[in-house]
Amino acid sequence: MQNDTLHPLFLLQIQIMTVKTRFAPSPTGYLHIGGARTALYSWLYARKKGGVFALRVEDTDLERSTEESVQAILEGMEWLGLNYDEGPIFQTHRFDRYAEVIQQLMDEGNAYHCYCSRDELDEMREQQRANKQKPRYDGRCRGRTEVPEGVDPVIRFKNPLEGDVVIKDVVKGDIVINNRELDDLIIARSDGTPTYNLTVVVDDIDMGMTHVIRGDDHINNTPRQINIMQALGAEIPAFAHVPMILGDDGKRLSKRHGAVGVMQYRDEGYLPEALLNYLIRLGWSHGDQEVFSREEMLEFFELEDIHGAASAFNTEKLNWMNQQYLKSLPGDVIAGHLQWHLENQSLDISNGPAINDVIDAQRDRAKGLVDLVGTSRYFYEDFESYDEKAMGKQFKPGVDAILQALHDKFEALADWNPEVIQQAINATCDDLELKLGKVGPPLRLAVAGTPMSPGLDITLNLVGKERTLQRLAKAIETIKAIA
RNA sequence: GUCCCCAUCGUCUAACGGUUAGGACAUCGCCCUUUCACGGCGGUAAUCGGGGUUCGAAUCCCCGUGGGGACACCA
Repeated sequence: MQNDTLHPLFLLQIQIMTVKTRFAPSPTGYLHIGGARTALYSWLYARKKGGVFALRVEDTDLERSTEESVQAILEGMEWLGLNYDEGPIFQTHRFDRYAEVIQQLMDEGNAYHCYCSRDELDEMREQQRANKQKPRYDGRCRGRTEVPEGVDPVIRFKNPLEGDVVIKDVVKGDIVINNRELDDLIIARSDGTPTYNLTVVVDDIDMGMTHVIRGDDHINNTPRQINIMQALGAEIPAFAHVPMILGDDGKRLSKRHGAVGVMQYRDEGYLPEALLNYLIRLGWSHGDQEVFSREEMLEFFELEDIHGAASAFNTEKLNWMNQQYLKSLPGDVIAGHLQWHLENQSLDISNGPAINDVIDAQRDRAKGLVDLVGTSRYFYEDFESYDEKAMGKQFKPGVDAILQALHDKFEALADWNPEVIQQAINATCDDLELKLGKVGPPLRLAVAGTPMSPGLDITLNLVGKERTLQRLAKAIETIKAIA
């Protein structure tokens, strides 16, 4: 935009105009990953501009909309931390208003009743397809004067017949569509309920949306909506059509690709911070930067930098991102996200080390939150059996003497902390004239039950002196039983 | 079929019309190491094809090809 060609008053208006965006899902399923990304982009843009972000539930399809879906969407938004200033607004609560606008369009000659039967329409489309044309309503009821008996008509918008509609899209650039490609779309069903393209327009106008950010599967609807907006004499908002997210295989994302619902990512152990970072970076970039704090997202995000092409979802990179956040997030934040998983996996942490200490010990090696809980059990609970493979390797005759030496050394300790534990282990090695490589692995297996754990000093410290001694005793017995 | 969108390593992407086409994930190799990890160093790997425009094209234009989307009394 060339500022020097604009009227000063208009420039003033731009500065005053508050940005307003919305996320407008239809409650016919969970909040999926693509929706989450457009929600994120809308949220970011509003927040960055000090504007308003609204949540609008597009539930005009009474058949397919469900209360469970509404709850799932709200839950997903909350988990991701995408808070909204307005809403949730339900379109089903605004039917009076839609009826008013439909009537206005009728009164002003911009809409008309259509009495065509479904069979008639099907036949028309079939013929058009046969003629290699795009199926579209031919406007046969536009000039109708006869009113058939016993037919509840739909109402159609009188779309302009000539000329171009230009979408000034922030992501894709200008998109020009000729009105001849469009047809007179239905704005009210025969039962009087309004349809999507009408309700979106009315709401976006009434709510004062300045930026419509949505999936690019809506590009085809946009020129129709612009025409309706123009018929109503409304300002046209800016549009940003965000590309789709594809599955790992480059095909359209679906259930067969695994997780599509946002809450499923929580269940699988992802941090919302990581998912958000992964999503912002999928189809948007700021130079070479990969990891963005919330502040950086707000500082750097621009709609213009959204990539125009669809992108494939890559779980491995998400895993990496999850690890980055696992390593760097404050312990309290991770502990907060961990609560759900502790309950879900029934791990009682009341009788063991502070969870933050366990997080610090495990955060570098955990794959995710599910894994973190799973591999931290031995800090809180005694285990029934040892890792089989490791046991065959470590619990050999004679090893019981090593463990016994360790046991005695530990037992004599007055203090119990990583330093003295490490000293005791080193001293035992010296006494037995063994390398740490001979002593460490069996000790680890005896205390943790698995060959994988943080450093021995850290691990034993967290397990506690009491439990360490008990577990050593048990391991010694186990080895003797084998021999 | 018609219309619309899109096109750089396997994947996500960077690159005022001038770079040895950069980074990240993954992958491969080496190092670190008491395990598992983390980490460090290095390697392999891309401008879909063909025409233009230009001194010079990944970049601009056209034509193909490929992928995606839309064509409902769904949203």
